[in-house]
Amino acid sequence: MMFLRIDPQNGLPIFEQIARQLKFAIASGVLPEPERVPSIRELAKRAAVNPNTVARAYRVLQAEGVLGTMRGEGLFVTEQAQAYCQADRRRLIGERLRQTLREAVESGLSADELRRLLDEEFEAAQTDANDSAPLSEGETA
Amino acid sequence: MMFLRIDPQNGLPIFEQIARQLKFAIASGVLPEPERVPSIRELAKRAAVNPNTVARAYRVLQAEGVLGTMRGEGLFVTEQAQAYCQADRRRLIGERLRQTLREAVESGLSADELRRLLDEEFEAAQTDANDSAPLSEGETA
DNA sequence: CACACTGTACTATCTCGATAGTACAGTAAC
DNA sequence: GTTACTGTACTATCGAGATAGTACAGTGTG
Repeated sequence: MMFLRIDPQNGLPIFEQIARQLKFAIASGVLPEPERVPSIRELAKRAAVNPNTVARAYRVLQAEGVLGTMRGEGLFVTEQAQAYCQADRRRLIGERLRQTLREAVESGLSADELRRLLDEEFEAAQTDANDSAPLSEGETA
Repeated sequence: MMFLRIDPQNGLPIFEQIARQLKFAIASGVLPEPERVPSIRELAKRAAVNPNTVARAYRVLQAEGVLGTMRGEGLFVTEQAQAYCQADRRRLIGERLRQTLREAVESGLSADELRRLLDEEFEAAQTDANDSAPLSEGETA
């Protein structure tokens, strides 16, 4: 459990992709509350990424109160984490959708064509996700 | 005519935002075929961006065959430009939609909640665009 | 001719994200 | 105590995007 899909040319910095996906996992309940999170070096190895990059992502999550630390032991998911992550997920995904749709509309595509594209990609995304979901089978809240 | 909406922290590099939006404008017919395109220095001033950045965007568009050059005179929209830009617009917007929807689905949001978000933002984007469209009133093809 | 505009081609500098490598402090298990 | 893990904190380097500034070649107009 706990897979990350890192795309170096995604626009988003890698450390942010890590932070986002971790929050999404927590929101979905894939990482329950008292659980320890993969160690920096461990996750860095699995994601084929520099440990400093993972450390930075974890630092961000600490600042948000999603992760807590116990010196020498590791990082763990805090008590309020899930509620916060669910709200944040809605916000982050919403922002992204807005930005994308705004560009689509402003590009001058006709409403028809945009709607057609949207339906195509929506279905594709739904079926794709079942084949290769990065967060095992997380239920939504 | 010919407004650009540059967002420095959009993930996308500025020169790419310029190239995209120019192609969208050409696709929509806002920049007809034989027309000269704003000069590098002129567009740089209006977009509050470095001339080198605009030059790079134009270089990209030349490489794609969208713009042609006449030494000393300026850059102009080529003959095949509109057809190409329409196809490219569909491709670019499609890719972006796919990427966004994929992330949304993988984030673990329920289908219901995603659909709700989608409808909200879709409507918002439609109405927003009428207030402040960057490409004057371009008709779609 | 000179002047003002075009694109084009440089060099230098800055920021930011990412990488590599090292070092140190705390905890747990043996 | 030793060993093997944890997080944390550095320094140094690289690359990409952006900026600033300069220079040069071609065109059109006065």
